Amino acid sequence: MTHDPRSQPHAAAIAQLEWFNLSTYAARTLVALSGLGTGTAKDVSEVSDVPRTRVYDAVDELHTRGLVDVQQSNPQQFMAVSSETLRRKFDGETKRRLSVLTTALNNLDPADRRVEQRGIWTVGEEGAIVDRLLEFFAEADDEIIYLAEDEYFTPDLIDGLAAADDRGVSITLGGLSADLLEEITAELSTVSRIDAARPPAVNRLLLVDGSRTLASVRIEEPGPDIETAIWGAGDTNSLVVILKSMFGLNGESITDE
Amino acid sequence: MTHDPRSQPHAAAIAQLEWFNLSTYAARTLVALSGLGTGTAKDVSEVSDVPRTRVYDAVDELHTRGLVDVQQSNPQQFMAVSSETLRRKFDGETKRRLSVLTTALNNLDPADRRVEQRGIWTVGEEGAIVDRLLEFFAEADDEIIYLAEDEYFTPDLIDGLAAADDRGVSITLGGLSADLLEEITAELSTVSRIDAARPPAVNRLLLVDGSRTLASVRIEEPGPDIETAIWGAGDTNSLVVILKSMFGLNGESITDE
DNA sequence: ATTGAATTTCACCCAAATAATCACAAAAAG
DNA sequence: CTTTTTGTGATTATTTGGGTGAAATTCAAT
Repeated sequence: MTHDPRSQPHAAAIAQLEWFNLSTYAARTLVALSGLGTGTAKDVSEVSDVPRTRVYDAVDELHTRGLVDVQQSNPQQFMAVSSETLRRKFDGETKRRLSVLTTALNNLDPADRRVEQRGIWTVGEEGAIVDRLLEFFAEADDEIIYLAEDEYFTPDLIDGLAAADDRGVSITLGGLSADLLEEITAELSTVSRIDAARPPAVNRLLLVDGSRTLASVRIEEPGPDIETAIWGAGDTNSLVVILKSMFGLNGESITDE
Repeated sequence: MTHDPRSQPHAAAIAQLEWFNLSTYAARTLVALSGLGTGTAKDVSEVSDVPRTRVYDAVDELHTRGLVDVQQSNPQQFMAVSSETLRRKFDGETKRRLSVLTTALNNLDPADRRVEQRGIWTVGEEGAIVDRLLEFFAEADDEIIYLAEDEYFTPDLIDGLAAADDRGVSITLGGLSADLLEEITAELSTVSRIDAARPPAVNRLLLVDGSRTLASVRIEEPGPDIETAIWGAGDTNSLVVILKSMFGLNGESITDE
């Protein structure tokens, strides 16, 4: 029981290394060497379940990426770099690739992402919903109305609200606890409270400048709940019109005509 | 010639996206959408060379990763997130994975990487050589002797030397131009000059505390030159002994016995 | 309603990559 | 000198993912 290849740290580390485009053999070999400090192909094979004859290929891959050193003896010994060095290496490569990516994209991205269509868009991942919310916050000119329960007021969102508040945008919140509202009010210059009836099934409800809106719900997928959102922009956008009426903001203008 | 799919920015962006574990279809689709701003499967297919019937798979992959929004109409429209959002997303994911990786590795890395063997190790990649040099710099207690031409005195190395200098390690340099030596001397408290004969084929030569050493050479591989290095540690390490004599540091103790 | 075109989904094929196994030469150990 | 261990290469199997085409659905227009 000196080394159990299938323990949590092992599996986690291997998964991450594979994400960084190492072959599974290379990933397992590197993890094994990290645990051993130093070892021969045989040693590595025993604790990593990598066929012994393939350890050499794996080490070669790692060697050319600068992740292991090799001792040219017989049998040859292998040694992994320190975890700090490993981190610096991957971090550096990621940074480089990210900057290449963004400059490349900007060099062909003259398309304006201004959206004033009558479409209704869906957002996939949970993080993407927050991103979209933040973009809407950042674009707000006049007013932001945001209804959600406490757990959906994450710090980054509150920061976004504060930034809008600084620009003179009026902030109206609802659906949250009195405690949290008070806490947020302390940071912003002017916050109004709204008691609009938010449909219970809806998590988040946003309306910006009366022309952009987003609503999210929890879907009971196979597996754990997934939050998905729809959004729309434009004065004539049907989703905008509907959600506006939900907010009770233009009940008059609707029932009026 | 409105859109040439095989231009430089395209290829660069696609390569990076694939590195972040997007399928080539997904990568090409995302780039196409970044250029289009908004588009249908047909539009994407035309500018990206992705089979039209496969755009849906690609978009699905991107949607679940929060990289495109989908308009549920017919034909459905797709829209990529902004390049800034994209960057933030990848950056965040990488950071998360890196921290998981390092904690996982540290949780199973009780092996001391103390190396006092009589092995001679080779280092693969050029960046790894600098890493190893910096580690040796950081471990130095008494003295560092480093011989190399000017181009091998990169800023990070000079920083490492300065850090050692602050700890009271005596620094001895050689093989560099008088100008550069003066420049470096200005930053460090005490720097000695050494005129040891460095074999012309060797471009770096390091000796730390008389017990750890590294030498690098340029190998004319198929393709451009590659710098490879060997290093050894320990008083009895054969490489250490040999390089010591090259430095002319212990000619006595060798010829003595 | 009915037809025809376009859109979307689905299922399948095929090739490249890679995991896995084996066979054999070279070297070390006894 | 024999036996075991180590390194290299070839070979096979499996998986992944790119590529293609056939159904099904939807939309638009008779």
